[in-house]
Amino acid sequence: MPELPEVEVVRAGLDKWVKGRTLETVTVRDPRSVRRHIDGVSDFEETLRGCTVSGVVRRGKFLWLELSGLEVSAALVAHLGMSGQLLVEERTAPDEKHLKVRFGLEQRAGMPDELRFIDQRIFGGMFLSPLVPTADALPGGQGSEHPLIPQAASHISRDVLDPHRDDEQLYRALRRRTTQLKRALLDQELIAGVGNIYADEALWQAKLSGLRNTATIRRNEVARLNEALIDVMRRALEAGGTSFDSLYVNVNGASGYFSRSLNAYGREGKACPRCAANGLDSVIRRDPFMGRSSYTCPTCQPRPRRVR
DNA sequence: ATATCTTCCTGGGGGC
DNA sequence: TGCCCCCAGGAAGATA
Repeated sequence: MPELPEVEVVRAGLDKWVKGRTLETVTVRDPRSVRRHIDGVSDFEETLRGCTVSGVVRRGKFLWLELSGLEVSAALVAHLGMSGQLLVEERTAPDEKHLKVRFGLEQRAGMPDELRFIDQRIFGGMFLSPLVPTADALPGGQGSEHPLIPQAASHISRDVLDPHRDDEQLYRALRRRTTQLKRALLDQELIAGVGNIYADEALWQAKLSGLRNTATIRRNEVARLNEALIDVMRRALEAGGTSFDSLYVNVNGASGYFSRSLNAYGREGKACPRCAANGLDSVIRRDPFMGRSSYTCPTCQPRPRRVR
């Protein structure tokens, strides 16, 4: 499930293999994968044909290709949803079962000539979105390496690894809301890039229960949480980053590396590693959460006395 | 206005 | 063996 680190691995791969190249052909194999493109499948194909990819940018889980050669300024947004992949391959490679969109790339020595969007569950998609100024560009251009952002991603906040963000901002964002801490972490408008897996991991690392009320969270707790978020994302990125040089970027492979080092997520019934190291006997539990699951250690992530 | 619920999808796995 | 149902997940849109 691609969260920030997995999407960053994809971004880096596209930056290496696709940036600077022209999209010579565009073929949509499943219209559902471009349903967010409001002008329809034909417009998607025709508008993009002949464009050159001038940059590859990410914020949170949103990824977009900056383009030259368009009449109206827009970016090609890709969201991987939960099963999306972007692969760079030879045009002659057999079609993947869930191949949705293919982009024939201008020939270049030693580089594969096709970009493919593959998506089993179709929660993801690709579409053109007009570029608008970021609402949070900093004065003096600082932090405005990408002062324009696709409209479709303009509502989300700076992401966990954005250098122009700090724990004070996170504290204020959390305090503005009255909701459970984990819900807030998953809200891309408060902090971008966190999904269910890394939310559980960061909360575990910070020794915080996701049931805590954001309205009563303390500064030092938010500082701990922010540090944990950054650390978890960085470690996942390092684990997935090994595939930067491979000929294609495999999202599932990228997240797979890190799954070996998860401490809480998916570990129901297994010992809490921190408690075990401290000679305590505590077991990770799974609880229903918004129609899915939360994994926590009941000992080192104490539940608030009163849960809203 | 804010907070939460529902919907979009498919395939793997459990239960019968 | 096979069928059915549930579940996983992100985020837009609907609803409270």
